[in-house]
Amino acid sequence: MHSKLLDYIRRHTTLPLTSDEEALIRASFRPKKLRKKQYFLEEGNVCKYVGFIAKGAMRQYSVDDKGVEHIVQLYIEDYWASDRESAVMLTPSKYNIDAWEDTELLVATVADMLDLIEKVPSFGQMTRLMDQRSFIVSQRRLNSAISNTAEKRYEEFADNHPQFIQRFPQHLIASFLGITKETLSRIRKQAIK
Amino acid sequence: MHSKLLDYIRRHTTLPLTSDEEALIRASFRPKKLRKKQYFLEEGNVCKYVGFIAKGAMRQYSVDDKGVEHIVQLYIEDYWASDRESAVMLTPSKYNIDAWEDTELLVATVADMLDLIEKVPSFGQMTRLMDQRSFIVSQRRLNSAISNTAEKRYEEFADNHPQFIQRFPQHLIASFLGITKETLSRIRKQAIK
DNA sequence: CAAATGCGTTGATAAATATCAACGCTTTTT
DNA sequence: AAAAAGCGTTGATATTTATCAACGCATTTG
Repeated sequence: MHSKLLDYIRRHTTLPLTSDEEALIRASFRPKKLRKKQYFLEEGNVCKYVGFIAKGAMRQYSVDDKGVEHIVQLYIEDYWASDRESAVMLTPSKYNIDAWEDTELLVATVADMLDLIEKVPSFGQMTRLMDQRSFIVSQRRLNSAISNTAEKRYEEFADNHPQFIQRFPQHLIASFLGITKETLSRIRKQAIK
Repeated sequence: MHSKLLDYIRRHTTLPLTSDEEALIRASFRPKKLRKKQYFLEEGNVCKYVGFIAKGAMRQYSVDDKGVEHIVQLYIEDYWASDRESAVMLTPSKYNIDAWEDTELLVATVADMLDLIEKVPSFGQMTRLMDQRSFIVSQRRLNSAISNTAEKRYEEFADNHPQFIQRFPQHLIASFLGITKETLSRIRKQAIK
């Protein structure tokens, strides 16, 4: 199961990965299975783990005062699940992360991640790349959220992330886009014409 | 003028900064003055520079088909101005960055930044911290954009960023929040009561 | 197998926000 | 000093989106 992670790392670095380094990485990541609906992180806890998704699908969301869930992230294979804000700032998380499908993870503690970044150059390079990409994706989404109508946001999302459209039910996609499931249903109806 | 940058770096790293390293940094950053409204980056160009703001205020925005500007970032002293998406992906930028006030920058090429990250550990640590923070800020904003009403978004922003409220006119703040200037004006009127 | 839950849809209505136009005031430009 | 541009506000109205309630169908659960 670790091989998926090692492949992923090799694909995201220009530096070589020695077998010593490989061993370090294997030692830091523990396989973990989550059944659908099980939590990886619960609101109020400090996020101490980072999970690489080898198989499955997860979601990160907040719950407002009215009990409504707001999806902030959707994850599938090759994504990293964690609340970076909580992990970096060591503050209680405002989010929940749970499995949407039965999921296989490789889990490391935040402390082990920092250690690997220091000791394994290719790992450091890979995480830097990830940080940059996450930021870019986040900026794009933000720009879309403040600039576009609900319809355009959905179109853009469907064009750029067809995998998510297939994998998650519409009401989660709607929440992810910041609109209600009814509105998304109507937008899709329009779009067909 | 470089001293502001060096101070900033020291404040954001746990590692020491040797005088050799200091020299490297000084050599990479060129002072540059921008008068109000001058461009740092124009839409369609690949972003080749990163600017540290020693004094002044800037903004990053896209312009939609109707010619409406959408503010994606506001910058003041100690902020880094650049379009990361364009700089990392080497794609033409969708954004403009210009000076809102007369501004003093320390400018490095993206290539020099990469070089410094490699050669100066504290610089690498600092940029990693910046990447993480940008992502966190961006995630928070996104969460606010999809979860909150315009009123709450404004409140939250005003509470967390009073400096921006004082420094930029209301119509820019409105655009930054993804609402029209008229709506923001009405929200503020309500809030006073 | 029956019951319960999850999902998407539709209709009626309400609420939030945008649009368009106009105005007064200040600051900048000529 | 006059003209122009920038800024915030207000009113009237249109558009977008949310809310609430109900339904049918499929899937999961006991």
